[in-house]
Amino acid sequence: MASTTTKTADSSKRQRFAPAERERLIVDGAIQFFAEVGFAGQTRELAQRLGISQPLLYRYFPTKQDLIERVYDEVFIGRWKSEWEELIADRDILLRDRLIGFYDAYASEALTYEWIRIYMFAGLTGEDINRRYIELLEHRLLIPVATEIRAAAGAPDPDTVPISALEIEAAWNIHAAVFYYFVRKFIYRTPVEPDLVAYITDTVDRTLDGALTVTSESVDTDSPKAA
Amino acid sequence: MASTTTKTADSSKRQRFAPAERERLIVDGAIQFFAEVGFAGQTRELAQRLGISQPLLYRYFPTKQDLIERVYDEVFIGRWKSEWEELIADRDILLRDRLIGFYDAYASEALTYEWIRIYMFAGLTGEDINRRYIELLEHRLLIPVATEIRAAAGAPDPDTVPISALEIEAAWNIHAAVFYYFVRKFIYRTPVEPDLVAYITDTVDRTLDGALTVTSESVDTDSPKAA
DNA sequence: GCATTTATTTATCAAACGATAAATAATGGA
DNA sequence: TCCATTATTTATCGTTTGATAAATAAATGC
Repeated sequence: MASTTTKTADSSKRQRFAPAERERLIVDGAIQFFAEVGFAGQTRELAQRLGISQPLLYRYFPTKQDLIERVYDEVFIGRWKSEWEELIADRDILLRDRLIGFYDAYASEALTYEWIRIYMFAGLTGEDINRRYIELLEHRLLIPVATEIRAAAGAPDPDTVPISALEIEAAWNIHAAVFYYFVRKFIYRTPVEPDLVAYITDTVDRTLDGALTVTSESVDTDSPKAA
Repeated sequence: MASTTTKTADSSKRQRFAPAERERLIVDGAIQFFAEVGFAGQTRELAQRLGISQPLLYRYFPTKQDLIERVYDEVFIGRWKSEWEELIADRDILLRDRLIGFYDAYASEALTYEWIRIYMFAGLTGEDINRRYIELLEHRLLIPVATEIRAAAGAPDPDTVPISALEIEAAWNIHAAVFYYFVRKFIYRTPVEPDLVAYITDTVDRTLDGALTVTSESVDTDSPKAA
């Protein structure tokens, strides 16, 4: 009613923040925004959601691409906890329980709505973040998991017989099952088992079973099965 | 050198097709194009790849959205073969071999580069195609697979004890493992096991194992385990 | 061969969009 | 209380982009 010009959300007075604070607000808003609509989302719409003018974004980030890369950093860097690696390797705990514990933590701290969707958007647009993340995952999670499966199956140490591609695939299967749950939840938005802990418990039980079998059969040196 | 105007690819003479043929060319080109760059891809670039002018697209499709929906239809409708359902239910064949046979066919005929990427793009942009496809999948694949797992585990018929959510999740795990292989291949573009048949065989062996266990344990009526 | 039809192109519009420059107002210091 | 600083907004530019209208040329019928 008051005006026909392209207005942004200016409720009463102009709000003024310290640069660090404003930057935080912008980055957090950008994470949610791009996770929702993808990186083709418009800066004007992002600004509107933040309740600021569109040019203000350019005061903090020279280009849209710079903002996007900042979003990548925020979401993918620093969410990996090194304590998870310690948990995976802790043989005082039953392997099954270590995996359940890890995926509980990983799911709640890493595999959020924003994470899954930004990760998928990045993959589709050809960013190399995914490849870099997968490399991290292989070294810090999948190979350690395969190593522990070896130990649990009573098979030779990786120093003697190196971890095979097949064994890494078995570790991938566990991971894929958890990951796909969140793809269904946050990307397809299809109903999923509401009890996440129960889901992870069942999933680990199912997939670990097969991984142990495949490891014993492919690596075993002293109990060869039928030809 | 010859001209500075915005030219499309006009190699020598103007090529004239029958409407049906041209439409086919456009749709096929659009599938590849959108699979590659996403639905934010520009009509001008699509036209250039097709070697036609951009307005010609609008002769065949009133809006870009109409073209996109046509792409959905082409990719997702009609790729499901009812013979697959017959294969899954054929108890003359070992369940393991049925699953391997099905996923070999499904992977080569459905889970192509275009399929996976368009499916993911559609999911991220909030289309309901994914939900509809998942519904189809549950009724035509996952519930039948869960039923066959029941039979293979010697557990009661679904008519007596209905298929539980847990059992469907177990079928999902098999599916997720295959699906995730293609996500890694076509979305993350990370190296994957080159021998697809070997991969599917191993995957089915691993995941079916756990599914059988979970089914026996959760459904068994005459051999209750410890409390 | 000539005329009619129509598949296709050139030219162009209007809105959307990333980015910039100049104007404005909130804050802190003396 | 006034001034300098700067966070923020308004106004605007140049491209890009989906879409339309008019012009052109390849096929078809007689």
